[in-house]
Amino acid sequence: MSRQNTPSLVVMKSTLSRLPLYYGYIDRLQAAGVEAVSSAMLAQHLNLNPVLVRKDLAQVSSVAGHPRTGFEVNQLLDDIGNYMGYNKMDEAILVGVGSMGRILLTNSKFEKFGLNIVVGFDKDPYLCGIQLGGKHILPMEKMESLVQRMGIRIGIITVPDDQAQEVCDQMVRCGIKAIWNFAFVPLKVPEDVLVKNENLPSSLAVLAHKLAMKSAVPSKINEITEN
Amino acid sequence: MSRQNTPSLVVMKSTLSRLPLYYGYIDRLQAAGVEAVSSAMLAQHLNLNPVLVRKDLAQVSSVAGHPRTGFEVNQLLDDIGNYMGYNKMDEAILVGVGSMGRILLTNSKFEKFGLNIVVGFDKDPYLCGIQLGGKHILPMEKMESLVQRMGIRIGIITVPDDQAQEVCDQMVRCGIKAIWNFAFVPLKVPEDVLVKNENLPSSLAVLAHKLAMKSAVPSKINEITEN
DNA sequence: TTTCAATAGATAAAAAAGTATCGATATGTC
DNA sequence: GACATATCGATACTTTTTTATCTATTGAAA
Repeated sequence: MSRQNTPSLVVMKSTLSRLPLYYGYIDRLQAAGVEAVSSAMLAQHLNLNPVLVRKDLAQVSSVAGHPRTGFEVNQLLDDIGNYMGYNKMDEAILVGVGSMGRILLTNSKFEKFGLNIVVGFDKDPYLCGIQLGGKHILPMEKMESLVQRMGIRIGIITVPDDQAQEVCDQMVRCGIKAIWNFAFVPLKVPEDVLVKNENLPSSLAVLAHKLAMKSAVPSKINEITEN
Repeated sequence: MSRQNTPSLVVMKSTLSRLPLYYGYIDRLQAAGVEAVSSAMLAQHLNLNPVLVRKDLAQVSSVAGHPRTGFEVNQLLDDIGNYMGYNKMDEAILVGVGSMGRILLTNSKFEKFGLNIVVGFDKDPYLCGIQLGGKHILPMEKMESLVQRMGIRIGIITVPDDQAQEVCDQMVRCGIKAIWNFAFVPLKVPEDVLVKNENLPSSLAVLAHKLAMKSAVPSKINEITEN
């Protein structure tokens, strides 16, 4: 019974954050020549509940999984990729070519996940003109024209905390509609602009606290699966 | 009516990930000389629901907030800090002194959040012996004795993806009980070891997808507040 | 060919997280 | 000194997310 599933447009946020995990893992399976994968296997390797995995996959898979064998690796990888838009690149600019900025600029992994950081900006004149990871570094003044000319909608902020809001404002003025914020300050933006904060202290908090609890009350609190 | 609240031992994971945000913001208020803060103000600046903030604070605050004025900044900062253990440092080791590893080693911000990365390890002999951010870089062989001698329980993995599991295993053998994993691979660990995965593609996924939805269906999807 | 076990998918239940509402209370204002 | 109001804390409610259970199906093995 080959269901012709139409992937649902609306999907849980939590599902969304797991899809890249599936994608990454299945991609490695494909590279290893594996042809089929079951939700049970995915669940086991990613420390998730199998039912949860099935529900997630049901949302994005165009084809029903086969009892006894699971999902076809190539197909599933395509489906997730399509759903997430990993085939058509989102273009982004990055501001703040410090250590974090450099990581993002030079790590080609993000291209696999549909993000193409086309250029970096920095206020330091010594950085401007050079290239990193094949990407030009430009002075801040060039941001507006470039963003508008290329119709870029995603901005990445990797400047020090105390400059983040200023850069954010500038991005908004240029027409950026989604901001990935690596500074540890909340950003004030207009209604129609999205912000995603990347937040190491929050992550750390969960880990450290669970560890403390574990020492206090020996129980089976174990894997921390969310993001 | 000054309630003598005993902060609850068990707290929502989501609360836990917000506490550092409150802490960071309130810390800046304190530095600015502000003496009181209301949950409404916190909520507004951090893009959260005021009731949610109140509930979070009620869990950790030792003193009831005052109607009309809110919470006393110094007290609240202490309470959150105490609850999170930001006064007594957790010691950690880091393996993989690449770009990400260097950021963590040299960024003193983490000390404010109770994490003291005492030393870095790398298999590259040219890195061993140098210091970064005042922390020594040592060869992998020294890990076990150091971890055991200092009783360190937290390990940070910042090696390339394909070496992460190996490093993880090594950490587990040394007695590490909590792992903060910056590699984009799931780690296989024994029951009693915690893992927290840091996961940029997952974060990105949420942002990119919301942006895509926004273009498709103009609605008021806006701030993304979780982590 | 028959049986069996692993798997998917659907539905229901539970748990976690977030939101709305309401009475109480302290603080500033008149 | 009385009053209006911003704020808290508690309770109840809603939504989101996760987990459990059940049935059908299919490939593999006896």
